[in-house]
Amino acid sequence: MHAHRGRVPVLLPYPFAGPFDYRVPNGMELAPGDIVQVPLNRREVVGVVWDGAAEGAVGDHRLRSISARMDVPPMRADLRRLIDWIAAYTLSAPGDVLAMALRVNAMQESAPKLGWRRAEIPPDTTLTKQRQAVLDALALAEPLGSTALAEVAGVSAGVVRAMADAGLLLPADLGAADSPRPDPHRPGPLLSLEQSAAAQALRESVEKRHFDVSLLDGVTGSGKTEVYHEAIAACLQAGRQALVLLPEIALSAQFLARFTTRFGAAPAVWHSDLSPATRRRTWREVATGAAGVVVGARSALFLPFVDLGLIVIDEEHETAFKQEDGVIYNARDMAIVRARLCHAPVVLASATPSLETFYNVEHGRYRHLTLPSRHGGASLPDVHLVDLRADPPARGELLPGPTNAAVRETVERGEQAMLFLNRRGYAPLTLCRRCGHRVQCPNCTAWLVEHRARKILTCHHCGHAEPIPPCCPECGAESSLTAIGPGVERIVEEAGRHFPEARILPMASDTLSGPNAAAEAAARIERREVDLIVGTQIVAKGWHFPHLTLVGVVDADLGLGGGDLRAAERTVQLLHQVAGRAGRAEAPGRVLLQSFNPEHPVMQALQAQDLPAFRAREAAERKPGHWPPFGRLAALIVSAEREADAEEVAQILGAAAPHGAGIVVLGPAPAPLAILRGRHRRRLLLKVRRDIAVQKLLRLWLSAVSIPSQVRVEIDVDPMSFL
DNA sequence: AGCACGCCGACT
DNA sequence: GTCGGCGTGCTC
Repeated sequence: MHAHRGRVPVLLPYPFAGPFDYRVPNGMELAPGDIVQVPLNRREVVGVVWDGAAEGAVGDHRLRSISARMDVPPMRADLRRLIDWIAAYTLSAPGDVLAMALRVNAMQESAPKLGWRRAEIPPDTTLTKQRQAVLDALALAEPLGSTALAEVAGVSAGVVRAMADAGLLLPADLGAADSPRPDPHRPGPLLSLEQSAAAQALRESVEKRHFDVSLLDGVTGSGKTEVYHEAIAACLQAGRQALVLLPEIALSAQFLARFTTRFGAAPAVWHSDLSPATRRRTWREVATGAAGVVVGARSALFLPFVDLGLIVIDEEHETAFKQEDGVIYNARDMAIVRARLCHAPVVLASATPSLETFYNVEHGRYRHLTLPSRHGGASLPDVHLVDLRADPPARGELLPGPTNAAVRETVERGEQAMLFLNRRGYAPLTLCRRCGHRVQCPNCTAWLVEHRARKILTCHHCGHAEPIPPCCPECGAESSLTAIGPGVERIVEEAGRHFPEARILPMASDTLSGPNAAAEAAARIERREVDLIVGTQIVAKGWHFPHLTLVGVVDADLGLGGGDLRAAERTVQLLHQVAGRAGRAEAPGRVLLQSFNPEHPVMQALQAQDLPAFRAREAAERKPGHWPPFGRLAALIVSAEREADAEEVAQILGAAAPHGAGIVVLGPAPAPLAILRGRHRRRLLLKVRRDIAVQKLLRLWLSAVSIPSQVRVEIDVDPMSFL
């Protein structure tokens, strides 16, 4: 079977061009996919026996022997093929892709972990809502570890600890017992006619057990989750596993609650900051098939499913699916590849699908399932444009009269309001009134953003932070530094002045650290302990707050500057999503978009809630120049510590650029973020007709240029960010 | 990615 | 006279 007897290729999780050959010791039986320990230089590392014959590039005398075959489930063929596929598509080293699949430190055994179960509760005990939530969570799944319990119940870890101290919880061995399985036979909720039709179509796809892609295109609040729950039920009934990918794991709290209500047990959760013990346990449960459903962020794509029968990609259009460092890949697109390799159907769910996905619908590659109306009789919100030229806010403020009045009315009616500004911190720019100095990041081409609550200036690109200086660092003038431009903290401050009686909850990714904090915030909103939510991106996505009836967008124009290819599309998606938080139950919703340019097609599309018209317009603009989705893009980012080094390599690459019919190379040009983390950056952009594969061109191009070690060239196939 | 080797500045 | 900085190069 092997071309060279006793020799196998082993892929190692390092940036080598391909697998290394190793000698198989006498008596050791190995097959592709086996996880092995091998010597590399003077250490022992973990690798995976790869497919095909050993290459034989290294002579027998230099060959080293495999140390051991590890006692863990082997990596299956579909995952090995996915790794090869991603490496080839992104032009990454296969070992770097493998590293993502092995990052789960599943190789060591873990000590038995302690969890909690319910104790006898004395009959006269009064329980707080939080404590009741903990007991309710255990009623669904018992025992649970402290973190999992807090997460499922949507309470802080302190609540669990206090309950244990009070004897309301008893320790229980989590041991090797598998988590309870979701029950696909529980009856689901009553679905609308539209929902039932879509659910039926998805059930049939799952039962056919082959690859296809369905776009579940439903307006905000139309009940897409309930529909794909039915697909998950069908998948579990068929004895296969399901994967749900979410763009941000902060969204998992509400997903978990709804899933647990539907299926009687929580899904396995996967993201990058699980504890090592939870990681190993979940990895093992996925690899043994004990876990039926996994909900996770991008990296869940690399889990060792035994029999994956369905992949759901929720909020399909989200750019958060794109990994921007290390191996640069789009988890949405790679999930579709994995589904094809597993003969499983895919559901892409979104209220604002991407142009890429619509392109595939129009070319018959994806099926289009639509949910055109809101669930449970709720109607879509009314969208009003607030012309900031006609209704300017008071000097130094950001909220004009109409917005203030609307917030006041809403809160006085006992309903909830939300103000949205997609900019973290207090102000994006700090300027000296005396000398005009602007406080800049020492490592990046970017202004430092003031975070007044934390009393720091910080760079949103590299994380650099410094205390707010008492005087101008340039001219030394005292108290001359002024905060310029809007940030979400400033809205919180302003709203506090205007509505002193309102209970205000700020929600931003830096104030809500992790899914627990997000879950707690969501729980407070649901319990109506909050009147006004002030937030960034994080409030836009997927939440279901039944009492929220007003959404105000402070700066609707914000995303339109910069001339990014997808600026208009992204703005429409983001603002439509935020708008969709309003009026999801009986009370009708209202949305105010504050804009200096209400005539802009983006604002008009949002007001009319006519997404098809917007997409048609956007497509007409992109098509003639072969911009995506009508063509393909790949970006080369050249970076070096010395500007001259970056410039030189960029020039050489520019001179060696491929040419031909349907091929255009733009650049080299300094990147908009000309310096990032202390490295000077140049960009080149390769744009080709859709029928031309970009990888072959890139390989040819790069092989013609030798790149010195101090210069790095990153390749971003299908770029989403142009910084 | 590690982890060596390798060639130039401040220390017991 | 050595310890140690991190530049470059190799690992089947």
